[in-house]
Amino acid sequence: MSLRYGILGLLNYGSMTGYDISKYFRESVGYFWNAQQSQIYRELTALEKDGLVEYELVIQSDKPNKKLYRINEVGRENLNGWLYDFNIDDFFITRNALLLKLFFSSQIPVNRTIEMLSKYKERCEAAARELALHTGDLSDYQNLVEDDSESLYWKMTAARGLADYQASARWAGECINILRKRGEQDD
Amino acid sequence: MSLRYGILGLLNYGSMTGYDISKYFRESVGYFWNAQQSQIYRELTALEKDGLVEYELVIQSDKPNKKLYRINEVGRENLNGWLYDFNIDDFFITRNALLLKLFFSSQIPVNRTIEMLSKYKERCEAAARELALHTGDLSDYQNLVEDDSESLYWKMTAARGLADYQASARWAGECINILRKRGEQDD
DNA sequence: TGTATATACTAGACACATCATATATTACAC
DNA sequence: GTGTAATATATGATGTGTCTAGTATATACA
Repeated sequence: MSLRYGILGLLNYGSMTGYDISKYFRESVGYFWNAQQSQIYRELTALEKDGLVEYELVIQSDKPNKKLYRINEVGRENLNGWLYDFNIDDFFITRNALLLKLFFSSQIPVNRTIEMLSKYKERCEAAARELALHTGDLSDYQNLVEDDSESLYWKMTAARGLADYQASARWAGECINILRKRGEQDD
Repeated sequence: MSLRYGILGLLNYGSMTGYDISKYFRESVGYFWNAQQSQIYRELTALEKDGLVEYELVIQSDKPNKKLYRINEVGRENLNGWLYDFNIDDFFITRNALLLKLFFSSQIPVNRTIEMLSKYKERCEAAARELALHTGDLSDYQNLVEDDSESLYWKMTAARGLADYQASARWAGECINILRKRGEQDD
């Protein structure tokens, strides 16, 4: 049910169309959540049916008409309930497709795995650079404490994303080194 | 389709029952993949129907009878194909329920978020301790290069899990500090 | 004139994941 | 003898995610 609350949370910041929400998921929260367009439109329909959001049809002449969704009181209460309750176990449900593949990779040539890890490392570094442009680390305490609430929480999540990408790149580098040494040994 | 290959990969190490596989998912690869019992039995049935695995019914007198599954040649080829092919994009599909919640947490009292992060931090530290018992870091190159293949790949994934838990705990600690300062400020 | 890109929404089919529950046996503690 | 944990599997219902493709308009660019 997380997608539902992701959408409600965004709508709580301001009214949006399905298209806006979809863009937001891709561009702004992509490093910790993702959703397909079709999923978002479907969930918006469900949210409206359940009475947590309302929409206004906006007639446009230069672009296709759109449905501008806004959260209502019921939706806000629902969102707050979800924010307030938490189950630690939910935070440890992980899926890492790379690790799953790597775990079984003794079956294939070392060079192929090196190739995979190298491409992964590059992408992590690129993602880290990208995120670093828009945020920093959390060491500038004073500044952060004085930030408005929303940007503070945003920065905390971004810092996590950044740390993640950096750690991933570092780890991939170590794995590559080990695999290269092993490759030499095998020659 | 990752679960399918996770199961095939495990069966490639040795024959197992659904129950064994389920335990394995919980205990050994839990830090990067998880699956429900019902999911595993269903997938085993599908794998057998698709001709990638076979099973032998083992009659037991001390415990309920069981189906001992083993991978066959077709299954092995399938597994190798999956291992060999990779799509980097797949490795960047992430879902982090904690970050999603934190992102919107400006709506609820700071103390509640501190509570959530503290519990998260504790669990990360416990998980890190647990993983560290069974593995180490990747700095002991010489030893690693001489390891047999399977344990090397296993150690690389474990090192990633460990680094992840440690980084998560560190990050949670920083967030807690910032939120505490902000809490004081608000008094 | 053609092509690509951005905006904006809809819908069906299918694949995959999860939940809840059911069945059955043995071992062991209280 | 009653309860509980471990072993072992099965399945219906529901929830969530992905794929595909269709509809429509405007702008930019070559």
